[in-house]
Order: sequence, then C-alpha cells, then structure tokens
Amino acid sequence: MVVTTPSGQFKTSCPSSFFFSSQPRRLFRAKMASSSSPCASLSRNFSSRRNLHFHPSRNDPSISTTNISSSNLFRRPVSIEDPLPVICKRVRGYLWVHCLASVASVNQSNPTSSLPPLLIYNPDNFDYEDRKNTSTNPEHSLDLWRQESKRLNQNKLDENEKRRQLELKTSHGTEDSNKNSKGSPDGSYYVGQSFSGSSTCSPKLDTVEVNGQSRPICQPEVQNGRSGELISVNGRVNHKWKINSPLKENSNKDVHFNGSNRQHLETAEGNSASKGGAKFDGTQKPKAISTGHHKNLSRIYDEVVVVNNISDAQKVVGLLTTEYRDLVHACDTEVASIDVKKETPVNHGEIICFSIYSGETADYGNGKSCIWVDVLDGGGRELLMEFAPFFEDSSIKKVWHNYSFDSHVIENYGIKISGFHADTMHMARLWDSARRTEGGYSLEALTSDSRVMNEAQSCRNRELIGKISMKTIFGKKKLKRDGSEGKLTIIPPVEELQREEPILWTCYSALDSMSTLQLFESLQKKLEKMEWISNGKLEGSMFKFYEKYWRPFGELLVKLETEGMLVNCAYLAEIQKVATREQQIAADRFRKWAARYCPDAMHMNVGSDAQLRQLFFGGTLNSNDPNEALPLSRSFKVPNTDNVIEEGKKDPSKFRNITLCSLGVTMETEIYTASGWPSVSGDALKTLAGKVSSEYDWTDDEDISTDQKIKKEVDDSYGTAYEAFGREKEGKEACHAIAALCEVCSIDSLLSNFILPLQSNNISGKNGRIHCSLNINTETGRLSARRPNLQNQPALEKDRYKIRQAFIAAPGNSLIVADYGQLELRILAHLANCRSMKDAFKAGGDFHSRTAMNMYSHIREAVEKQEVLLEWHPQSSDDKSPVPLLKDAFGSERRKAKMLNFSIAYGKTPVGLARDWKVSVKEAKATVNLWYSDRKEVLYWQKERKEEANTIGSVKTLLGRTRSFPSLRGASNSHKGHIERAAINTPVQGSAADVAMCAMLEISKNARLRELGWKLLLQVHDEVILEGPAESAEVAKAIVVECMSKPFDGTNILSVDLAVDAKCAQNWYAAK
DNA sequence: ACTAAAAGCGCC
DNA sequence: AAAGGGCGCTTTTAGT
Repeated sequence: MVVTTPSGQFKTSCPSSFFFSSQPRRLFRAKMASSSSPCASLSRNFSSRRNLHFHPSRNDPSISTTNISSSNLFRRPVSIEDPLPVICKRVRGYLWVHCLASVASVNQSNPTSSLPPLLIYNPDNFDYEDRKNTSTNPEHSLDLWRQESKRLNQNKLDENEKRRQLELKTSHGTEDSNKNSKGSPDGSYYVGQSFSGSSTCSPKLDTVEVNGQSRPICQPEVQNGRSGELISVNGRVNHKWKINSPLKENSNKDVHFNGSNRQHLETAEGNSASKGGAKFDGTQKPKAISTGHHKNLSRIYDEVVVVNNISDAQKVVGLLTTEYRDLVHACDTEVASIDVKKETPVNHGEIICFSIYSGETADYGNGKSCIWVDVLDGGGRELLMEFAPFFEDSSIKKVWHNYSFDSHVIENYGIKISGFHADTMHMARLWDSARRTEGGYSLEALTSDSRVMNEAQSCRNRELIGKISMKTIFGKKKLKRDGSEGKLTIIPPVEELQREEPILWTCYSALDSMSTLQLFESLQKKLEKMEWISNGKLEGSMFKFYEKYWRPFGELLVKLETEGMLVNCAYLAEIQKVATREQQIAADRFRKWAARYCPDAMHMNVGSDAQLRQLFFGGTLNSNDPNEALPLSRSFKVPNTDNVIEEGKKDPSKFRNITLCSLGVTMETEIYTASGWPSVSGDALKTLAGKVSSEYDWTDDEDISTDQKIKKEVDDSYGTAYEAFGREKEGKEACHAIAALCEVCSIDSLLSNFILPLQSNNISGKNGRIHCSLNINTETGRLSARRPNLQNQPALEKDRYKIRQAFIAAPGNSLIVADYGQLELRILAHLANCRSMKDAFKAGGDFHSRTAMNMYSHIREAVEKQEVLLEWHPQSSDDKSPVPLLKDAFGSERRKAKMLNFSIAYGKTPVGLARDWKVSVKEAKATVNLWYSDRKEVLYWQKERKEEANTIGSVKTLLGRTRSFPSLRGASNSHKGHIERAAINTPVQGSAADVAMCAMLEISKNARLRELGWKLLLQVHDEVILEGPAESAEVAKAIVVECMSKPFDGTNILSVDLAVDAKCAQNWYAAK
C-alpha cells in the first residue's frame, strides 16, 4: 500500500485509526498494489509504525506480507453492525491495518475516481480542496463500505455453514484446506468469528502456518526461566540472570521445527486400513539406528502394543476397564496443529497419538505393557472414542504430566475426562518448589534427575528411565550451504515423524507415559516421606496434602480454564480506536517539540528505549562504569517512512538512518537501569515532566482557557526538565512535551499488552471466551495465568480505557467478583500472632487509618477527643460526617501507614522507603520503628523466619507447604538479602494462596451453587470471579462470601476474621 | 531468520 | 554492599 498525495508524493503522518475523524483536513489516497493474493477481498497493507507514521511498505521486506506469522495477527470479523473491516497486526512494532480491497483500491491513473475517501483520515492534514474535487464523499463511501462488508460477511457465513454441515456428515477430519488454497501469502485473510472452532476435530481454517515456526509437540509444562543473580544499581533492583529455561535448555534451543504444523487429519476414511496395515504389519523393520539413544529407545518397542484398529482398541479398552481397572494408568498425548506458545488448547490442537502405561504387571498382548494408539491417519477419531469408557470412568485412576493440556485436547473430541489421580508436575512442585533454577519441571528434566527418580520402582528398562527429548531423537543439524553442519537443529513436524519414523516415534511417545508413571511412583514415595504440618498440627504426609488439596485443585483449575471468560470484542475494538487516536495526538505533540532541538526526532520511534535515551541523555556517563558514556549523537535505522532517497541511490530504500543528538541541555536523572544507563521508564520521564498536563499546545496559543489553566499551575508542579530548559516558557513546554511522551508510552503499553491481544483468536476458543491457562507454578504457591495473563488486566484507577469492561457475563448471566480485604495482612497477623493487628482487624473499619492511629500518638488523641473520625459510612449522598475523617486530616500519616502495611510484609527496608518517600534514611527508619513499636510480634516472627531460612534452608506456609532456598549456600550478600526477604514474604504470600485455594475448593464443592449453575471463572490471588444466572446472583453471592469467609471445610482456622467483599455485575469493571 | 538479552510495565 | 515479595508479556536491539 502506498500512501500518496494528489501530486503523487509520499506523505507522512497519516494515522491508522482516524477512520472517522471529526475534523478531517486532508485526505490520503491509497494506491492498491496489484495483488496475487488468493484473498482478493483484502487490500494490501496499510501500515503504520509504532510512532504512528504511515509509510509505504512497497519494498520493505520487514513488513512484506510474506514474513508475517499469522499468529501475530489479531482479526476482527467484518460484521454487519461494525462494518470496519480492519485487520491489524503488529510486526516489529508496526501496526498494520488491512482494509477491504474493494474499498481501499484506487485507480492509479485516475486516483480520484475510485478511492473511497474515508479509508484513512488525518485530522491535521485533511485537504478540503481535495475533498471537493472528488466525486465521492465520506458518507457515501461509508455506505458502500457497509454494503460491501455485509455482502462479504454473508458469503463467509454461508461458506462456513456449508463447511460445518460437511463436517457433521464426515465423522472425522476434513479435506486439507491448506494454506495454499486459503488466505493471502501473509495468512491474513478474512476470518469471521464463526469460522473458528466450528468443529472440534476440524482443521482450523483461520490460521495458516507461514514459517513453520511453531512448536508442534505440545508439552507446555515448560516455561521461561526466571531467577538468578541479583544486581542492583543506584537504588534499583534488577533480576539479571539467565537460568535454565527448561524449554530452551532441553528442547528448543537452536531447534527449528520444520515445516507446517498446521496440517491436520486427512479425510480418506478408506485409507484407514491400508495405512495402518502398511505401517505395522510386521514386514517393516526399524530403520538403521546408530546412536545409543536410538538403540535404547528402540528397545521400548518390545513393550508397546500398537493399536490402530477398532478391534484392537476394544480389546485393550476391555482390559483397561475390567482386569486392570484398579491399576494406576499414566497417560500422555501427542498433539499437532497447535502453537503452544500462543494458543490455548481449548478448542485447538489435534491428537495424533496417545499412550497409556499401567506398569509392567499389565499385559495387553504378548506380554506388552504399554498401549500406544495411532489416531493420526484415517479412523483416528473413532479409535479415540473407543477409549472414552476408559477416560470417562471416574473410578479408573489416571496420572498425567501437565493434566491441563491433555485434558483440554482430549475434551476437544467430546470426551469428558474423569478419574484424575495425579499431575506429576504439581507433585514435583509440591515436593520441591525450587526446581525452576534446578532443571525445571518438564517431564524430561524431572525424569532424568536421579534425585527425583530414585524412588521409582525398578523396571526392566532401568537404564531407559527418563524421557528423551525430541531434539535428541529426531533433531538433525541443518546443513549449511557448504555442506557443513550448522548450529540450528531441525525437527520435522510431529505428523511427519509419526508417518516417516513410525517405530522411533512410537517409542518416543510411549516413553512419555512410561516415564510419567515412574515419576509418579517416585514422587508419591517422596511425598509420603515428608511430614505435613498444617497450621501447627501434624496431619500426616505431604502426599495426603496432595490428595486433599492439590489433586482436587488441579482438577478444578482445568474446569476454570475450560469455562473461560467471555470478552466483548466489539467494545475492545471501540476503545482501540480511541486509544490509538489519543496516542497519535500525544505522539505528534512530543515529536513536534523534540524536532525543534533535533530535527530527526520527527521521525524517531518513541517506542524505542534506545532512541529516547539518546535524545534525553546523550553524553551521560554510565553509572556503573564511568569509562563508558552515551555518545553525543547516534544514528538509528528507521523505516524509510518518507521514502527519502539517500545520496547515490536511485530509489528510496527500505530503511534509512536518522541521527539523534541530545536535546542540547543536560538532563539530570537519578534513575538508572541495571546496566548503568539512564532509565527512560515512565517513572524517570515523569520526574522530568512533573505533574503537568500533556494537553499543552505550544504551537498556537489560541486556546485561552488552556493557557490560563497553565498559568495557574504552580512552578513546582513542573519536573526537572523545567529547570534544565531554563525555567521559562521553554522549560514549561519541555515538561508538557515529556508528559505527552509518557502518555504515548502508557497508551502503547495498554494497547499492545491488553487491547490488541485480547481480540486475538488464538487465545479464545469458540463462543468468544478466553481460556487462559492457570498454573500452579510459583515458588510461593500462588497461581499464575498465561496465554493470556488475565491476572494483570489494568485495575480500576489506572484503567483509563476501562479494559475490564470488556470482560462480561453471557446474556442472562451475571458475574460475581469477590475478593478478600487485606488478606495478606490478616495472614501476617495470624502467623505472627500480633495482638495489635488482630485487634485492629477485630475492630473493623479502615485498617490503614487504624494503623496510623496506633503509630502516632497525636492522631490517637485526636480520635479520642473525637476531633476526627476513623471512618464514615454516608447513608445518603448529602450525608456528611460531622468531623473530618482521619484519612483527610492526617492524610500523609495514613499514607505512610498504608505503605508500611504493604511494604513490611514484603521485607522492604528503610532505605527503599526513604527513596520512595524522598526523606532521609534516618527519618524512614524512625517511621518503620514506629510501625514495629506496636507490632513487636511481627518483628520477632520475621526474625524467626530469617533464621529458619538460614539454618534449615526453608520456610513453610499455613497449610504446610515448604519453600526451600537451595541457593543459600555460597550466596552473595545481596543474594542472601533477597532470600531473607523471600523467607519473610513466602509464608505470608503462600498462606494467602492456601486460603484462596481452599476458598475456591469450598466454592466448587458447594452443592447449592452448583444447582444454581454458578461456575468459577478466574482467580486473581485474593479475588475470585464466578459466572451464573443473573436471577440467582444475590443468593449465590451470599454463598460465595460464606465459602470465602470459612474456607477450611466450612470453618475458619485463622485467629483473624476473613473479610470478603463481593459484588454482582454484568462486567468485571462494574463489579469492583 | 532466529534468538536472547535488556528494559519496561501490568497485576496482587 | 545493597536495600520489597510473587508473576507474564511485549518490544527493541544485538548477536549468530
């Protein structure tokens, strides 16, 4: 897409989202590149970079259509109600906007004839003259657009309906409608909502693998590492480390999974027999196996019963459900057609095979003990369904490694798994929560660790204990051009392996379930040897803990994931428009200002830290190493937005260099990054800007009211940039400009972290519900959420676009959002048995005010004399308290008290507080002492925990989970400090997690809630969200509050009450 | 072309 | 000598 002016020259500053600007001034035309895309209904791309400049993408490989992974996309269906057919994606920071070709295309020879003018508007540059000259007008073309999208949408719906019908007829799979026949080269063809997930078994039509980047085999128990050496620089703590990320360490480092993993089941029902037969008819010999691994692995084959036809399946299922029904069975699936890094397994992924291992005593034929079922080619679905009686039998014990994933994938076939017995990943976490830095929790890492496996019972293949990674077995070094081996390891797609290397693949896959069972046995023994002390009482072994809590909890979490949260995508699309517009305005403000000092700043990427750092702090020394300094000016490669033709070149190149110099004044900063460079974080920028508005328009002073408002602002609301720029108008302008920059950054963050990804298809299943994965994978026992992380959605005050409003209840339903009040502080009061805190909680009311009162005698006196009130609950809107409230009269004291309440549980030091409060360390220390003076028990308890960590090397939570600190020995002092703070915090945070877990179990156990149809959807540490019929919302709310207040089998074992606040509403925002 | 590191930011 | 715990995710940039 090329953006031109009427004269044919390229223009910049054409924001992407100004479809309906209220004050358009110039119309930009879009020139349609002739497209060979099969999806002619889409235009080429409009592109805009993160700095929201439009630029032509003609010859730009970085934004060419071919290298865009479809998974980068978010798509919006063209609906009748919402006719803007926008398909955006982010590629290396650039926002792409696709528009319908019929609308966006333009006749090149006569540009005015066919371009609908509303495509993209820029309010600053709209040319009224131009508009007059065109025969089209925005209103008219909007109608055209609506008609066109309606028509297209209808076509797609019809097509989809046909397909669905077809799928209902054919019982499994569909014809490969692969990437060649669908979609444009970038995979960005139109997909309506109804397109995805229309059949659990069907190939996903809305995704196309472009680069084969995705990981085809799915064991998403592996995740990024986090932990390591702590370094801190100028008052900032940073975790600088590289710790074994199991994923990278074991399987994915330098591994390239070749080819598409988007292929799927073939139709060919008739092939079933021949294919299956050909594979394992006994005439085929294993391929020559050279490596030791392969040799060992192939021995597994003697243990494996290959099931690839119905009658064999019936035979083994018969054994599983009768003779061997009382054994513990380990199960594992292998799944294709899913990108586990980006997609939820709910309504995604296809099983190509699975294995069941019941221990060596089982005999499924010829003495073979492991079942391996081929469900890839032909008849696979029927074969899988034969196993439903086994999977669905609640009395048959099944063990999994990362149950969540396998459960979802199997449930995609309509099988409701029951009989969950254990998840070895959770057991391993319970046994040792510190493996993140010691190998992780992947099946491979666990089963290859003799410390984990030494309790496994001996088995015939003793030397084979342990999973072997795909990389080890199937990885091949990619050959370089000269024939030598490259660094990159290539692994073919799993379907290919299953077809091309059937024996090795069978062994690999069967080994997973065999390893899982052995791992289970070993971990069970280990947990049985661990004492379980809950709230000071010996309760038995930690395996009992597992059975009582984490087994049902693990199962519950899967249910939550399956439910998912309903998201209002139309709303998100709306706020996206608003956010993009506001970001654009702010970005323009900043850029115009910056260009006065450094012309090239007009074209800079305000999303680039390096460029900002150069602009503001060019020449500044590195605070770690005074021998290093930022250069005075530096050149950056930016996309050639303006198609500037550089010297000696004919055509404009894709990129060009801009030179950023510093602004010419010395900016002071106290905030540095870990590596010693000046920070350009939001905090740092806000220090420069001060608390001033970003609205200031310094280019024209016509807006008097704004001007007056500015004048009223006192000087001290300006930040440090005011002084740096000479304390005059220039200084003020600098502050306003930097404030605008802050706004750009924060809006950008909201957009790219929340608004855009929430609209993506790959994290939602059918029905527009988002299914994040909830993991028990933290050191403290808290949950974490991924894909997407629903636990960090913007909270009330900061949620300027009310993103939580997008999380809604289904029609006729309502949400209940219930959260604990000061859960961690209550836990601390209980654990430390702190009189003062417990009294304050017993008294109720505003805890922080009460803390302030207890800290400061003058406040206490004021309260006693009834000069101020601790709290006031107005009965009506004009009901005012007779005397001032404490939080108003003694605001700063209460703020300090509140800050301390939260900080002390985390182990914050006086130095840190002094920095936050901008007071001396001495003063901060005095305040901290004031806090402790009334809470000696807390001080003592914290000291105990530190000693416990130092002597025993571990601490415990309320319900008796242990967190150990293996890295304690040989730790540096700063590392030791970190461990001690963690030792203080873990019992608090971990016990709070225990309470939240119990509350969820209590809620899920509640028969009444179940009858009423209420279901848990999500947990955010001290908050749970449920959805159910609106008519029973109030009843359900009361039950939820009851469950949460008495979460331990209907009682509260704590010595403090648990305060619960609950609300019902249609969306998450309203319910808080 | 792919990856890792660094920086930053969202939540409780 | 530094100085708040626990997470997940995105982006840019540099290195291979």
